[in-house]
Amino acid sequence: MDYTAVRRESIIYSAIDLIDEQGIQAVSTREVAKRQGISHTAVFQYFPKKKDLLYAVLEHYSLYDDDLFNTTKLRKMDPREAIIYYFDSYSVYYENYPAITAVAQVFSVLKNDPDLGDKLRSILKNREEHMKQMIEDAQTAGVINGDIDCESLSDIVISTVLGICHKWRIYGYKFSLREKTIQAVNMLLDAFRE
Amino acid sequence: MDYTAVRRESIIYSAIDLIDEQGIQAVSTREVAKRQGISHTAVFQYFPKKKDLLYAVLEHYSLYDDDLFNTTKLRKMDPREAIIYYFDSYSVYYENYPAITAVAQVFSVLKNDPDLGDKLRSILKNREEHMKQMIEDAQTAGVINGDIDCESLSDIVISTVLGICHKWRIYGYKFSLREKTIQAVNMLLDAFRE
Amino acid sequence: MDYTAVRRESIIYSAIDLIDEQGIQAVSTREVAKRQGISHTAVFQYFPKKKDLLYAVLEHYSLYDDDLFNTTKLRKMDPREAIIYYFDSYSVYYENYPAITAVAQVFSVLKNDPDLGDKLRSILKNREEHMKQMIEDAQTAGVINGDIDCESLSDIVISTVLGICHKWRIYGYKFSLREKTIQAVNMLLDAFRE
Amino acid sequence: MDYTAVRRESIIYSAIDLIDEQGIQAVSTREVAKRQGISHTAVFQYFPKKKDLLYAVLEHYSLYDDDLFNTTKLRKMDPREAIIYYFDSYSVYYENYPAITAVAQVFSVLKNDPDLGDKLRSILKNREEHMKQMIEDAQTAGVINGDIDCESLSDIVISTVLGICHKWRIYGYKFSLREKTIQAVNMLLDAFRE
DNA sequence: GATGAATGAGGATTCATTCAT
DNA sequence: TATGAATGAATCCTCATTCAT
Repeated sequence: MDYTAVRRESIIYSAIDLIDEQGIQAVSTREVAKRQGISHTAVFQYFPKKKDLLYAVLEHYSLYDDDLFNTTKLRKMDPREAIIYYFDSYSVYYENYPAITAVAQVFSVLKNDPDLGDKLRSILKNREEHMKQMIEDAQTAGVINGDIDCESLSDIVISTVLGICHKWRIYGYKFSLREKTIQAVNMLLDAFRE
Repeated sequence: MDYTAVRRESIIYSAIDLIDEQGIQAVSTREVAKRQGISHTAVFQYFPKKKDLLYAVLEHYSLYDDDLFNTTKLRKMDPREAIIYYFDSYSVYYENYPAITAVAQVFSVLKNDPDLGDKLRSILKNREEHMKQMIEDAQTAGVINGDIDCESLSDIVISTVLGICHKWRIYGYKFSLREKTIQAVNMLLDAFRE
Repeated sequence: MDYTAVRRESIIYSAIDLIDEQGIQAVSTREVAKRQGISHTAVFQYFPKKKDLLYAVLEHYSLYDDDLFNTTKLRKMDPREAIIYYFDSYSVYYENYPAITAVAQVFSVLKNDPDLGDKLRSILKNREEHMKQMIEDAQTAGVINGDIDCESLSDIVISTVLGICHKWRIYGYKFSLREKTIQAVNMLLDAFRE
Repeated sequence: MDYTAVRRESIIYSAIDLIDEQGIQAVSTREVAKRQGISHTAVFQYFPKKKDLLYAVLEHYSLYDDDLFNTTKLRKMDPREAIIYYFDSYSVYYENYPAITAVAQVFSVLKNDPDLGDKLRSILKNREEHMKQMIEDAQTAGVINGDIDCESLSDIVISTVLGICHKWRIYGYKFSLREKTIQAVNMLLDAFRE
């Protein structure tokens, strides 16, 4: 990765850290630049518009979405294992990089911009598709009750996992996100099994 | 209600509408004033600081929280009925006043302010307490599995309902919030029953 | 004195207190009204323009100037006694009402307004005339060196007394204004005697 | 001196000119910028807070204080000559740059700010120390009466010189500040000599 | 005589963005 | 490629003042 690409990514990290620590409204080119130790106009060399930076943050946020889902496919995991693997991977990632979880909370602000809003809706749609497919696979395999509406269950699981993540942030990372997430997902999978 | 109180409340509604339509970052004294047809400095007569307006918005948002919960107590509803009643009431309220649901999405921005953050956390805490108590009652009454950790289930239910509400907004209120909410809550109550 | 006059004077006192405590820039109709326990628009009933209030403050500040000087004349005091009496009277007045001394420090701000500036210059001029005449009397009586330029000495005495008053304020009224003033004036009278 | 430093200093001069012409309350970023021919936001590039600009004005005002005093020490002037030299230097400086004398009159406004108040008090304290030491030296050398309280005499001299400067401003610079100052100081030194 | 509503001017400050270097 | 200067729009907020009641 060349210098430019490295700096670009580094700026994205600074932006995410800022969102994490002080919220979206604290993300200004000046503040980002200060953290990078560069002049605030230099940021525009990498992101001509501020929106471009925010777009890049969203892309970074969803970086592993497809890979993770495909891994469960490629490794031919059994459906329940796949679901657990999926959330476990995310939990581990988040525990190692808690700041990234702040991005999810900022959707409501970004969604008002046409471009960012589109990007954002596509991320959510994509995740929902993954989830629905994993649930359908589990239903086909008979480990989840086939009568259940898969979209409803998908909503429940995704909302629950997101809700736990929010709580984790609110309480200052004082519990194990991974444990609590897996416990909740297992609770749900048990409750909705055949 | 005297003129001042009416205007005050009217400003709060304008602020909420703005949050709904364009997001928190669009809530400026000027924009609020424009909607009220008054000069932007007049807003300060009712809310000396912008923060006061936002605080009032949060109070407005949680206006019925305690009443609703207490109603279920006073009417001595059976526990499952109480839970359904609770969410049904909210769904009806939200369907009649969709803009108010935007407030929930604004937490991530307001939480960085000390005063607003406190208010906000107290709202969330209060709702969680209500939910936990309703679940405990249901467990005592034997309509929810007593082995279930009531906080975990509370997290699941609250997250799910909030998630549905988010989705409702994202998809432009194209489905019935009330139906989907009640369906999901019933799904969960069925899944976690004794 | 009727109600209106009483209130008027009371407002002047509040204005002076404000100048004393927080400086001229803190004198706003709102702040004055708050101290009076009246609505901020009521102030305009007594002082149609803010400038009128400030003018009244200046008048209040120089209220006793002529009386005091004339007293020394009427009582036919001897010249040195007259000078001491003059400053002693002021010192006692100031010690009993320290806030009033703040007005002197605010001249630099008020002098930029045409009307207030005129009032202010006339106050200073008047005091200087008094001082010069008292010195001349003392020179005629042979208790001050007749060769001394009476305006120069007047400048010295007035400046010194004002300077002591400033210092008194800066150091939080920790020394006796009266003692220090009289001591300094005596020092000067001794030094410049025949 | 680079562009930035030049502009910075130039802004300070504009601020002082404004204080001189219209008083402290006329010093706004907009007015300063107008005089500089730049946009009012550009001022913040040089002084992030308005307070920083005012602080710089105070520093500018006291720029030569120490140098001047030290010069009298280094040149081993005799004590009376030193005092005259000290005030003569200031008088010449002020006559060449009358606007700077406006700063002295602004103390009453700035003193209410914690930071500026501290700076300001330190300037006054420093000048008083210089004066006292010069008087003590003169007493040791026997050119001022040793029985005189040096602080009292210092107050008298400083107040007198300041008072003359005020008068000079009020009367539109119509007399020679230098002459009048030196005359008054000589008068005092003569009156209080051994 | 007093109040409460409203206003317009102005003030400090932040920010994204542009441009010349 | 990076910097520093500059800008204009927007933000919150204060203030003196007016007017209808």
